Amino acid sequence: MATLSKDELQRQVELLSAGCEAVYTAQDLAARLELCAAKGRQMRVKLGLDPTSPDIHLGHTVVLRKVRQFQDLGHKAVIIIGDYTARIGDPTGQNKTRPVLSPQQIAENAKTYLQQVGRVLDSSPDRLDVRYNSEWLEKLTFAEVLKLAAQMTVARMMERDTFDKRFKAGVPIGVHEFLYPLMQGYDSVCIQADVEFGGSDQTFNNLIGRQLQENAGQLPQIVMIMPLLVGLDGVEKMSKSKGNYIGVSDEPNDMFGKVMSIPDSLMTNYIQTLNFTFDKPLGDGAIKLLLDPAQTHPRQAKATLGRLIVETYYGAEAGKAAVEEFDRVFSHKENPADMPEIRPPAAKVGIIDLIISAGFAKSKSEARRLIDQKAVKLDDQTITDPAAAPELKTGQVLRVGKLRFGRIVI
RNA sequence: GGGAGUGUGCCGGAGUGGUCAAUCGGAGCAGACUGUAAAUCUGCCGGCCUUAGGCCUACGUAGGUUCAAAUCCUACCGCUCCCA
Repeated sequence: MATLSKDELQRQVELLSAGCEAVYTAQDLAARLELCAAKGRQMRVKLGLDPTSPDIHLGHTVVLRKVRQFQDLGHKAVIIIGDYTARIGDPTGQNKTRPVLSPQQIAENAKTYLQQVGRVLDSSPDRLDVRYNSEWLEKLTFAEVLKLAAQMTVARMMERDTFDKRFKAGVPIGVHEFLYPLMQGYDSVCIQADVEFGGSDQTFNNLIGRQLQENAGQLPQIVMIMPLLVGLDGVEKMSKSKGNYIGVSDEPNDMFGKVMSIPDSLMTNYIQTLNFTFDKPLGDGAIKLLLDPAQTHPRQAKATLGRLIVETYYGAEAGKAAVEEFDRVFSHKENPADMPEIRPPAAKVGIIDLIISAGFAKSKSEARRLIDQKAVKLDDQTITDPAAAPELKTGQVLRVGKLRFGRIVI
Protein backbone atom coordinates (compact mmCIF):
# COMPACT_ATOMS: atom_id res chain seq x y z
CA MET A 1 0.00 0.00 0.00
CA ALA A 2 1.48 3.22 -1.10
CA THR A 3 0.43 6.73 -0.33
CA LEU A 4 -3.16 7.45 -1.23
CA SER A 5 -4.00 10.11 -3.73
CA LYS A 6 -6.55 12.70 -2.68
CA ASP A 7 -9.10 11.27 -5.04
CA GLU A 8 -8.52 7.72 -3.98
CA LEU A 9 -8.78 8.69 -0.34
CA GLN A 10 -12.00 10.49 -1.01
CA ARG A 11 -13.35 7.49 -2.86
CA GLN A 12 -12.49 5.11 -0.04
CA VAL A 13 -14.02 7.27 2.66
CA GLU A 14 -17.20 7.55 0.68
CA LEU A 15 -17.36 3.86 -0.06
CA LEU A 16 -16.73 2.87 3.50
CA SER A 17 -19.15 5.24 5.09
CA ALA A 18 -21.94 4.61 2.63
CA GLY A 19 -24.88 3.07 4.41
CA CYS A 20 -23.52 3.74 7.86
CA GLU A 21 -25.81 5.24 10.38
CA ALA A 22 -22.97 7.12 12.00
CA VAL A 23 -19.20 7.37 11.84
CA TYR A 24 -17.21 8.68 14.79
CA THR A 25 -15.63 10.42 13.12
CA ALA A 26 -15.37 10.72 9.39
CA GLN A 27 -12.29 12.95 9.71
CA ASP A 28 -10.62 10.33 11.86
CA LEU A 29 -11.41 7.71 9.28
CA ALA A 30 -9.79 9.69 6.50
CA ALA A 31 -6.78 10.45 8.64
CA ARG A 32 -6.37 6.82 9.65
CA LEU A 33 -6.64 5.59 6.09
CA GLU A 34 -3.95 8.01 5.14
CA LEU A 35 -1.76 7.14 8.04
CA CYS A 36 -1.96 3.41 7.41
CA ALA A 37 -1.28 3.87 3.73
CA ALA A 38 1.73 5.98 4.48
CA LYS A 39 3.10 3.50 6.94
CA GLY A 40 2.18 0.59 4.77
CA ARG A 41 0.25 -1.18 7.45
CA GLN A 42 -3.18 -2.72 7.51
CA MET A 43 -5.97 -1.18 9.48
CA ARG A 44 -7.28 -3.46 12.19
CA VAL A 45 -11.02 -3.64 11.90
CA LYS A 46 -12.69 -5.06 14.93
CA LEU A 47 -16.02 -6.80 15.08
CA GLY A 48 -17.25 -8.44 18.26
CA LEU A 49 -19.56 -11.42 18.10
CA ASP A 50 -21.49 -12.93 20.92
CA PRO A 51 -21.29 -16.72 20.75
CA THR A 52 -24.41 -17.43 22.77
CA SER A 53 -26.28 -18.62 19.71
CA PRO A 54 -25.07 -20.69 16.79
CA ASP A 55 -26.64 -18.66 14.01
CA ILE A 56 -25.48 -15.70 12.01
CA HIS A 57 -28.44 -13.88 10.58
CA LEU A 58 -29.05 -11.18 8.03
CA GLY A 59 -28.74 -8.52 10.69
CA HIS A 60 -25.13 -9.56 11.19
CA THR A 61 -24.44 -9.50 7.50
CA VAL A 62 -25.01 -5.77 7.36
CA VAL A 63 -21.99 -5.28 9.53
CA LEU A 64 -20.02 -8.17 8.11
CA ARG A 65 -20.38 -6.91 4.59
CA LYS A 66 -19.02 -3.56 5.63
CA VAL A 67 -16.06 -5.24 7.24
CA ARG A 68 -15.59 -7.10 4.01
CA GLN A 69 -15.20 -3.81 2.19
CA PHE A 70 -12.30 -2.99 4.45
CA GLN A 71 -10.77 -6.35 3.72
CA ASP A 72 -11.12 -5.79 0.03
CA LEU A 73 -9.14 -2.60 0.43
CA GLY A 74 -6.36 -4.63 1.96
CA HIS A 75 -7.16 -4.26 5.63
CA LYS A 76 -7.47 -6.86 8.34
CA ALA A 77 -10.66 -7.93 10.02
CA VAL A 78 -10.32 -8.92 13.62
CA ILE A 79 -13.25 -10.96 14.85
CA ILE A 80 -13.58 -11.05 18.59
CA ILE A 81 -15.51 -13.99 19.87
CA GLY A 82 -16.89 -12.80 23.17
CA ASP A 83 -16.49 -16.09 24.95
CA TYR A 84 -15.56 -14.55 28.26
CA THR A 85 -18.38 -12.06 28.16
CA ALA A 86 -20.78 -14.81 27.20
CA ARG A 87 -19.76 -16.85 30.16
CA ILE A 88 -21.06 -14.16 32.43
CA GLY A 89 -24.17 -13.15 30.53
CA ASP A 90 -25.14 -10.09 28.59
CA PRO A 91 -26.88 -7.19 30.32
CA THR A 92 -28.45 -5.80 27.19
CA GLY A 93 -31.13 -8.48 27.48
CA GLN A 94 -33.46 -6.33 29.56
CA ASN A 95 -34.27 -8.23 32.69
CA LYS A 96 -33.24 -11.80 32.35
CA THR A 97 -29.77 -13.07 32.74
CA ARG A 98 -28.90 -15.24 29.86
CA PRO A 99 -28.33 -18.90 30.47
CA VAL A 100 -24.70 -19.38 31.17
CA LEU A 101 -23.15 -21.54 28.53
CA SER A 102 -20.53 -24.13 29.13
CA PRO A 103 -17.13 -23.56 27.56
CA GLN A 104 -17.81 -26.51 25.25
CA GLN A 105 -21.04 -25.01 23.99
CA ILE A 106 -19.35 -21.71 23.42
CA ALA A 107 -16.53 -23.37 21.55
CA GLU A 108 -19.01 -25.22 19.40
CA ASN A 109 -21.02 -22.11 18.63
CA ALA A 110 -17.86 -20.26 17.80
CA LYS A 111 -16.94 -22.95 15.32
CA THR A 112 -20.19 -22.81 13.42
CA TYR A 113 -20.00 -19.04 13.61
CA LEU A 114 -16.76 -19.00 11.77
CA GLN A 115 -18.07 -21.24 9.05
CA GLN A 116 -20.97 -18.89 8.54
CA VAL A 117 -18.88 -15.77 8.78
CA GLY A 118 -16.87 -17.21 5.94
CA ARG A 119 -19.86 -16.74 3.67
CA VAL A 120 -19.35 -13.01 3.86
CA LEU A 121 -15.80 -12.36 4.95
CA ASP A 122 -12.56 -13.14 3.24
CA SER A 123 -11.08 -15.73 5.52
CA SER A 124 -7.55 -15.84 4.27
CA PRO A 125 -5.15 -15.57 7.22
CA ASP A 126 -3.74 -12.33 5.94
CA ARG A 127 -7.16 -10.72 6.03
CA LEU A 128 -8.82 -12.27 9.00
CA ASP A 129 -7.84 -12.73 12.56
CA VAL A 130 -10.02 -14.47 15.08
CA ARG A 131 -9.52 -13.88 18.76
CA TYR A 132 -11.32 -14.94 21.89
CA ASN A 133 -11.59 -12.31 24.54
CA SER A 134 -11.05 -14.79 27.34
CA GLU A 135 -7.47 -14.66 26.19
CA TRP A 136 -6.95 -11.35 27.99
CA LEU A 137 -10.04 -10.84 30.12
CA GLU A 138 -9.47 -14.02 32.06
CA LYS A 139 -6.08 -12.85 33.17
CA LEU A 140 -7.03 -9.49 34.56
CA THR A 141 -6.32 -9.07 38.24
CA PHE A 142 -8.70 -7.28 40.51
CA ALA A 143 -6.33 -4.34 40.67
CA GLU A 144 -6.42 -4.08 36.91
CA VAL A 145 -10.18 -4.24 36.88
CA LEU A 146 -10.28 -1.40 39.38
CA LYS A 147 -8.02 0.65 37.22
CA LEU A 148 -10.32 0.03 34.32
CA ALA A 149 -13.45 0.86 36.29
CA ALA A 150 -11.90 4.07 37.57
CA GLN A 151 -11.90 5.38 34.03
CA MET A 152 -15.65 5.62 33.97
CA THR A 153 -18.19 7.52 36.03
CA VAL A 154 -21.64 6.43 37.09
CA ALA A 155 -23.14 9.46 35.43
CA ARG A 156 -21.53 8.50 32.18
CA MET A 157 -22.84 4.97 32.48
CA MET A 158 -26.31 6.20 33.15
CA GLU A 159 -26.28 8.04 29.87
CA ARG A 160 -26.71 4.73 28.29
CA ASP A 161 -30.25 4.32 27.17
CA THR A 162 -30.91 0.85 28.43
CA PHE A 163 -29.52 1.61 31.87
CA ASP A 164 -31.44 4.82 32.12
CA LYS A 165 -34.70 3.17 31.14
CA ARG A 166 -34.27 0.27 33.46
CA PHE A 167 -33.32 2.49 36.33
CA LYS A 168 -36.37 4.67 35.89
CA ALA A 169 -38.59 1.63 35.58
CA GLY A 170 -37.23 0.15 38.79
CA VAL A 171 -35.75 -2.81 36.97
CA PRO A 172 -32.62 -4.13 38.64
CA ILE A 173 -29.21 -3.29 37.24
CA GLY A 174 -26.29 -5.37 38.42
CA VAL A 175 -23.10 -3.49 39.22
CA HIS A 176 -21.23 -5.98 37.04
CA GLU A 177 -23.28 -4.80 34.12
CA PHE A 178 -21.40 -1.56 34.23
CA LEU A 179 -18.32 -3.58 33.49
CA TYR A 180 -19.57 -4.81 30.16
CA PRO A 181 -18.89 -1.73 28.15
CA LEU A 182 -15.51 -1.59 29.82
CA MET A 183 -14.73 -5.15 28.89
CA GLN A 184 -15.71 -4.51 25.31
CA GLY A 185 -13.67 -1.38 25.26
CA TYR A 186 -10.75 -3.19 26.76
CA ASP A 187 -10.92 -5.62 23.86
CA SER A 188 -10.24 -2.71 21.58
CA VAL A 189 -7.23 -1.71 23.62
CA CYS A 190 -5.84 -5.23 23.57
CA ILE A 191 -6.09 -5.73 19.86
CA GLN A 192 -5.29 -2.11 19.07
CA ALA A 193 -8.31 -1.66 16.91
CA ASP A 194 -8.32 1.06 14.31
CA VAL A 195 -11.98 0.67 13.58
CA GLU A 196 -14.81 -0.96 15.43
CA PHE A 197 -18.11 -1.93 13.93
CA GLY A 198 -21.42 -2.33 15.63
CA GLY A 199 -25.16 -2.01 15.27
CA SER A 200 -26.69 1.17 16.55
CA ASP A 201 -27.50 -0.46 19.88
CA GLN A 202 -23.77 -0.84 20.42
CA THR A 203 -22.91 2.80 20.03
CA PHE A 204 -22.29 3.41 23.70
CA ASN A 205 -20.07 0.38 24.15
CA ASN A 206 -18.03 1.19 21.11
CA LEU A 207 -17.46 4.75 22.12
CA ILE A 208 -16.19 3.60 25.49
CA GLY A 209 -13.53 1.70 23.59
CA ARG A 210 -12.43 4.95 22.05
CA GLN A 211 -11.97 6.54 25.42
CA LEU A 212 -10.10 3.61 26.90
CA GLN A 213 -7.73 3.57 23.99
CA GLU A 214 -6.96 7.23 24.36
CA ASN A 215 -6.32 6.74 28.05
CA ALA A 216 -3.98 3.92 27.15
CA GLY A 217 -2.08 6.16 24.82
CA GLN A 218 -3.41 4.61 21.66
CA LEU A 219 -5.07 6.27 18.74
CA PRO A 220 -8.80 6.03 19.38
CA GLN A 221 -10.65 3.67 17.13
CA ILE A 222 -13.05 4.95 14.56
CA VAL A 223 -16.52 3.77 15.44
CA MET A 224 -18.77 2.84 12.57
CA ILE A 225 -22.40 2.26 13.36
CA MET A 226 -24.59 0.29 11.02
CA PRO A 227 -28.37 0.49 11.00
CA LEU A 228 -30.20 -2.35 12.65
CA LEU A 229 -32.26 -4.70 10.62
CA VAL A 230 -35.79 -5.10 11.89
CA GLY A 231 -36.88 -8.65 12.66
CA LEU A 232 -39.59 -10.64 10.93
CA ASP A 233 -42.18 -9.40 13.38
CA GLY A 234 -41.65 -5.88 12.11
CA VAL A 235 -41.11 -4.48 15.57
CA GLU A 236 -37.98 -5.65 17.33
CA LYS A 237 -34.50 -5.76 15.98
CA MET A 238 -33.56 -8.96 14.30
CA SER A 239 -32.08 -11.24 16.89
CA LYS A 240 -31.63 -14.86 17.58
CA SER A 241 -33.14 -14.71 21.02
CA LYS A 242 -36.34 -13.22 19.69
CA GLY A 243 -36.60 -15.91 17.05
CA ASN A 244 -37.42 -13.32 14.40
CA TYR A 245 -34.47 -13.80 12.13
CA ILE A 246 -33.37 -15.12 8.78
CA GLY A 247 -30.19 -17.10 9.25
CA VAL A 248 -27.49 -17.17 6.60
CA SER A 249 -27.53 -20.93 6.81
CA ASP A 250 -31.28 -21.27 6.61
CA GLU A 251 -32.37 -23.51 3.77
CA PRO A 252 -33.07 -21.55 0.59
CA ASN A 253 -36.79 -22.28 0.74
CA ASP A 254 -37.02 -21.20 4.35
CA MET A 255 -35.07 -18.11 3.63
CA PHE A 256 -37.40 -17.19 0.84
CA GLY A 257 -40.49 -18.09 2.82
CA LYS A 258 -39.41 -15.95 5.71
CA VAL A 259 -38.92 -12.98 3.44
CA MET A 260 -42.39 -13.49 2.02
CA SER A 261 -43.83 -13.38 5.50
CA ILE A 262 -42.49 -9.99 6.49
CA PRO A 263 -44.98 -7.14 6.65
CA ASP A 264 -44.97 -4.95 3.56
CA SER A 265 -44.05 -2.01 5.71
CA LEU A 266 -40.69 -3.60 6.38
CA MET A 267 -39.56 -3.76 2.79
CA THR A 268 -38.06 -0.33 2.72
CA ASN A 269 -35.92 -1.09 5.72
CA TYR A 270 -34.83 -4.40 4.25
CA ILE A 271 -33.95 -3.12 0.82
CA GLN A 272 -32.16 -0.09 2.09
CA THR A 273 -30.07 -1.78 4.71
CA LEU A 274 -29.44 -5.03 2.88
CA ASN A 275 -29.05 -3.97 -0.71
CA PHE A 276 -25.31 -3.42 -0.54
CA THR A 277 -24.86 -6.88 0.95
CA PHE A 278 -26.28 -8.57 -2.12
CA ASP A 279 -24.23 -10.23 -4.78
CA LYS A 280 -26.08 -8.17 -7.33
CA PRO A 281 -27.25 -5.01 -5.61
CA LEU A 282 -29.99 -3.00 -7.22
CA GLY A 283 -29.36 0.50 -8.49
CA ASP A 284 -31.19 3.48 -7.06
CA GLY A 285 -33.63 3.53 -9.95
CA ALA A 286 -34.48 -0.11 -9.57
CA ILE A 287 -35.07 0.33 -5.86
CA LYS A 288 -37.46 3.18 -6.43
CA LEU A 289 -39.37 1.16 -8.95
CA LEU A 290 -39.51 -1.81 -6.63
CA LEU A 291 -40.73 0.10 -3.62
CA ASP A 292 -43.44 2.02 -5.41
CA PRO A 293 -46.63 0.01 -4.99
CA ALA A 294 -48.14 1.77 -7.97
CA GLN A 295 -45.46 0.27 -10.20
CA THR A 296 -44.62 -2.97 -8.51
CA HIS A 297 -47.11 -5.11 -6.66
CA PRO A 298 -45.81 -5.51 -3.11
CA ARG A 299 -45.92 -9.27 -3.38
CA GLN A 300 -43.79 -9.11 -6.46
CA ALA A 301 -41.39 -6.75 -4.78
CA LYS A 302 -41.06 -9.06 -1.85
CA ALA A 303 -40.41 -12.01 -4.10
CA THR A 304 -37.62 -10.06 -5.76
CA LEU A 305 -36.16 -9.21 -2.43
CA GLY A 306 -36.36 -12.83 -1.37
CA ARG A 307 -34.70 -13.98 -4.54
CA LEU A 308 -31.85 -11.52 -4.15
CA ILE A 309 -31.21 -12.77 -0.67
CA VAL A 310 -31.27 -16.44 -1.60
CA GLU A 311 -29.03 -15.74 -4.58
CA THR A 312 -26.50 -14.07 -2.40
CA TYR A 313 -26.02 -17.12 -0.24
CA TYR A 314 -26.88 -19.98 -2.58
CA GLY A 315 -26.44 -18.66 -6.11
CA ALA A 316 -28.77 -17.68 -8.93
CA GLU A 317 -30.05 -21.20 -9.57
CA ALA A 318 -31.19 -21.60 -6.00
CA GLY A 319 -32.85 -18.22 -6.06
CA LYS A 320 -34.94 -19.17 -9.04
CA ALA A 321 -35.76 -22.54 -7.57
CA ALA A 322 -36.90 -21.00 -4.33
CA VAL A 323 -39.31 -18.72 -6.15
CA GLU A 324 -40.75 -21.62 -8.11
CA GLU A 325 -41.03 -23.85 -5.13
CA PHE A 326 -42.82 -21.17 -3.22
CA ASP A 327 -45.36 -20.69 -5.95
CA ARG A 328 -45.90 -24.38 -6.19
CA VAL A 329 -46.44 -24.99 -2.52
CA PHE A 330 -48.20 -21.86 -1.41
CA SER A 331 -49.87 -20.41 -4.45
CA HIS A 332 -50.86 -23.71 -6.04
CA LYS A 333 -51.01 -25.61 -2.79
CA GLU A 334 -49.02 -28.54 -4.03
CA ASN A 335 -46.62 -30.56 -1.98
CA PRO A 336 -43.05 -29.38 -1.69
CA ALA A 337 -40.48 -31.18 -3.79
CA ASP A 338 -38.40 -31.98 -0.76
CA MET A 339 -39.86 -33.06 2.49
CA PRO A 340 -38.28 -34.45 5.58
CA GLU A 341 -38.88 -38.13 6.10
CA ILE A 342 -41.14 -39.36 8.81
CA ARG A 343 -40.41 -42.80 10.13
CA PRO A 344 -43.37 -43.91 12.19
CA PRO A 345 -42.75 -46.53 14.85
CA ALA A 346 -45.09 -48.95 13.04
CA ALA A 347 -47.10 -49.20 9.85
CA LYS A 348 -50.26 -48.74 11.82
CA VAL A 349 -50.12 -46.09 14.50
CA GLY A 350 -52.61 -43.65 15.87
CA ILE A 351 -52.65 -40.34 14.07
CA ILE A 352 -51.64 -38.57 17.25
CA ASP A 353 -48.55 -40.68 17.65
CA LEU A 354 -47.74 -40.14 14.03
CA ILE A 355 -47.80 -36.39 14.50
CA ILE A 356 -45.62 -36.66 17.57
CA SER A 357 -43.13 -38.97 15.90
CA ALA A 358 -42.84 -36.48 13.07
CA GLY A 359 -42.06 -33.78 15.58
CA PHE A 360 -45.02 -31.68 14.45
CA ALA A 361 -46.42 -31.27 17.93
CA LYS A 362 -44.86 -31.08 21.36
CA SER A 363 -47.51 -33.03 23.23
CA LYS A 364 -50.44 -35.28 22.58
CA SER A 365 -52.77 -32.56 23.74
CA GLU A 366 -51.33 -30.25 21.15
CA ALA A 367 -51.68 -32.88 18.44
CA ARG A 368 -55.26 -33.42 19.47
CA ARG A 369 -55.96 -29.73 19.27
CA LEU A 370 -54.49 -29.52 15.81
CA ILE A 371 -56.75 -32.31 14.65
CA ASP A 372 -59.65 -30.53 16.23
CA GLN A 373 -58.77 -27.43 14.28
CA LYS A 374 -58.66 -29.28 10.98
CA ALA A 375 -54.99 -28.62 10.56
CA VAL A 376 -53.95 -32.21 9.94
CA LYS A 377 -53.97 -33.76 6.50
CA LEU A 378 -52.84 -37.13 5.31
CA ASP A 379 -52.54 -37.19 1.54
CA ASP A 380 -54.81 -34.15 1.29
CA GLN A 381 -57.48 -35.81 3.41
CA THR A 382 -58.29 -33.77 6.46
CA ILE A 383 -58.21 -35.97 9.51
CA THR A 384 -61.02 -35.23 11.92
CA ASP A 385 -60.95 -38.26 14.17
CA PRO A 386 -58.21 -38.12 16.78
CA ALA A 387 -58.52 -41.87 17.21
CA ALA A 388 -57.84 -42.61 13.56
CA ALA A 389 -55.11 -45.15 12.96
CA PRO A 390 -54.77 -45.48 9.22
CA GLU A 391 -52.64 -48.11 7.53
CA LEU A 392 -49.57 -46.15 6.49
CA LYS A 393 -47.69 -46.53 3.24
CA THR A 394 -44.38 -45.18 2.15
CA GLY A 395 -44.85 -42.00 0.17
CA GLN A 396 -47.87 -40.70 1.95
CA VAL A 397 -47.67 -37.08 2.93
CA LEU A 398 -48.53 -35.77 6.34
CA ARG A 399 -49.22 -32.09 6.56
CA VAL A 400 -49.87 -30.12 9.69
CA GLY A 401 -50.85 -26.52 9.31
CA LYS A 402 -49.35 -24.54 6.49
CA LEU A 403 -45.71 -25.18 7.10
CA ARG A 404 -45.16 -28.65 8.44
CA PHE A 405 -44.78 -31.35 5.83
CA GLY A 406 -43.35 -34.82 5.93
CA ARG A 407 -43.15 -37.87 3.71
CA ILE A 408 -43.84 -41.15 5.40
CA VAL A 409 -41.30 -43.90 5.08
CA ILE A 410 -42.16 -47.29 6.44
C1' G B 1 -28.85 -2.27 59.75
C1' G B 2 -34.38 -0.53 60.15
C1' G B 3 -39.11 0.11 57.57
C1' A B 4 -42.71 -0.26 53.49
C1' G B 5 -44.01 -2.91 49.27
C1' U B 6 -43.69 -6.95 45.86
C1' G B 7 -42.84 -12.22 43.50
C1' U B 8 -48.66 -15.38 39.26
C1' G B 9 -48.54 -19.10 32.91
C1' C B 10 -43.66 -17.22 26.95
C1' C B 11 -44.24 -11.66 28.33
C1' G B 12 -47.26 -7.83 30.62
C1' G B 13 -50.83 -8.00 34.25
C1' A B 14 -55.82 -9.33 37.21
C1' G B 15 -57.21 -12.44 41.17
C1' U B 16 -56.61 -11.74 47.95
C1' G B 17 -60.09 -18.70 51.39
C1' G B 18 -64.06 -22.63 47.80
C1' U B 19 -67.59 -21.45 41.48
C1' C B 20 -59.21 -20.99 39.59
C1' A B 21 -55.52 -24.51 35.11
C1' A B 22 -56.51 -19.19 37.08
C1' U B 23 -60.20 -12.40 34.05
C1' C B 24 -57.76 -9.49 30.35
C1' G B 25 -53.93 -7.79 26.76
C1' G B 26 -49.57 -9.09 23.75
C1' A B 27 -46.82 -13.04 21.51
C1' G B 28 -47.63 -17.92 19.45
C1' C B 29 -50.60 -21.86 16.95
C1' A B 30 -54.90 -23.31 13.85
C1' G B 31 -59.06 -21.96 10.63
C1' A B 32 -61.68 -18.15 7.22
C1' C B 33 -60.28 -14.06 3.94
C1' U B 34 -55.57 -13.10 1.13
C1' G B 35 -50.29 -11.86 -1.57
C1' U B 36 -47.19 -17.25 3.94
C1' A B 37 -48.57 -8.75 3.61
C1' A B 38 -51.66 -5.60 6.58
C1' A B 39 -56.47 -5.23 8.73
C1' U B 40 -60.51 -8.28 10.26
C1' C B 41 -63.38 -12.54 12.14
C1' U B 42 -63.35 -17.52 14.77
C1' G B 43 -61.09 -21.21 17.82
C1' C B 44 -56.93 -22.95 20.71
C1' C B 45 -53.06 -21.67 23.90
C1' G B 46 -49.87 -26.84 31.44
C1' G B 47 -49.82 -32.29 30.95
C1' C B 48 -52.25 -37.11 30.63
C1' C B 49 -56.74 -40.06 29.58
C1' U B 50 -61.21 -42.40 24.24
C1' U B 51 -65.69 -37.94 25.20
C1' A B 52 -69.85 -35.00 28.30
C1' G B 53 -66.13 -35.42 31.61
C1' G B 54 -62.05 -37.28 34.68
C1' C B 55 -57.11 -37.32 36.73
C1' C B 56 -52.15 -35.17 37.73
C1' U B 57 -48.79 -31.02 38.26
C1' A B 58 -48.71 -25.63 38.81
C1' C B 59 -49.37 -19.18 41.17
C1' G B 60 -40.85 -17.41 44.46
C1' U B 61 -39.04 -21.81 48.17
C1' A B 62 -40.10 -24.73 52.61
C1' G B 63 -43.40 -25.64 56.32
C1' G B 64 -48.24 -24.65 58.88
C1' U B 65 -53.74 -23.36 59.73
C1' U B 66 -58.32 -25.21 57.26
C1' C B 67 -63.11 -29.97 55.13
C1' A B 68 -60.81 -26.54 51.33
C1' A B 69 -55.20 -21.95 49.90
C1' A B 70 -52.58 -18.50 44.25
C1' U B 71 -55.45 -16.34 48.27
C1' C B 72 -54.48 -16.79 55.75
C1' C B 73 -49.88 -17.72 59.16
C1' U B 74 -44.38 -18.60 59.86
C1' A B 75 -39.54 -18.85 58.04
C1' C B 76 -36.41 -18.36 54.04
C1' C B 77 -34.96 -16.38 49.14
C1' G B 78 -35.19 -12.54 45.13
C1' C B 79 -36.49 -7.68 43.63
C1' U B 80 -38.05 -2.32 44.26
C1' C B 81 -38.48 2.02 47.19
C1' C B 82 -37.70 4.97 51.77
C1' C B 83 -34.65 5.84 56.23
C1' A B 84 -29.57 4.98 58.35
